[in-house]
Amino acid sequence: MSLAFGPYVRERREAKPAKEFSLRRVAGRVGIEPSYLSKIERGEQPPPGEETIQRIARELGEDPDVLLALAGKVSADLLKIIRERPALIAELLRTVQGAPAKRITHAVREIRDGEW
Amino acid sequence: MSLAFGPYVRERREAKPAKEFSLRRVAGRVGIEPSYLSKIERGEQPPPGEETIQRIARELGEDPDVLLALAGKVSADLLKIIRERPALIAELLRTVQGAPAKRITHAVREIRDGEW
DNA sequence: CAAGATGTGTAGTATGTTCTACGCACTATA
DNA sequence: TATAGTGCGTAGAACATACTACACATCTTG
Repeated sequence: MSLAFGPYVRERREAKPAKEFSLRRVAGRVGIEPSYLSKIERGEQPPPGEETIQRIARELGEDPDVLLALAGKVSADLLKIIRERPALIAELLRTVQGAPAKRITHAVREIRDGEW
Repeated sequence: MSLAFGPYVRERREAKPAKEFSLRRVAGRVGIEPSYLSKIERGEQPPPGEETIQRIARELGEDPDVLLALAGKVSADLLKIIRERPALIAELLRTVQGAPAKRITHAVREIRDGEW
């Protein structure tokens, strides 16, 4: 797990202007200790909690869902959607597993356009 | 959280033949201590881990996804499906949120029938 | 009425998660 | 060449999760 979260964050951070995106500055804006961020980026420490990942994503302009996935997690709001209709959504997800992205995108459009 | 998991399990268990579904017997077959199951059913203790919930579901003939939802959890295999394509599936789930069940069921059929 | 079965109370443990605090050596800057 | 900034190392804390072990009073059954 977390095979890539840390290094990915590091790479994304270092791709930004060094001055404003030093490890210390980013840690400061995210609200965690620099040593903690350092360990996370090097994979010495497992990824942080969801809230912290969300703030990192915002700071680096990354997709929170993707970052959470790299951390082996799933956003709490998605979990809630599943828990509200477990049987139905579970079936949907298991059906969607392995289906080509095109078909899923199409289904999304259909569900959205059908309701208003 | 777990507003109903414990009491629900108790009710389901007590709806079964008492002899074979005493708290001790069920706990035994599930592989946990009776006192632990007792506390869980009375809501004194939060719901157990996913593995244990799965075994309880199997034992009582309940839908694991529903039981997990009552416990405030989501099955690990569903989480994996999301993590494999986070952006796409996240969009699907957020679109599906609030949509009528009929439309979702229809989408499921379409995705399944479209591929083979 | 003895023997076993029932549910429960109390106490404690092992492990994981999510961080903080502080100091150090190196490097770039002024 | 002081000064400030950089990333990293070490230590540990606070809290949550997921349980086990055992004893006890009551209740049923043979």
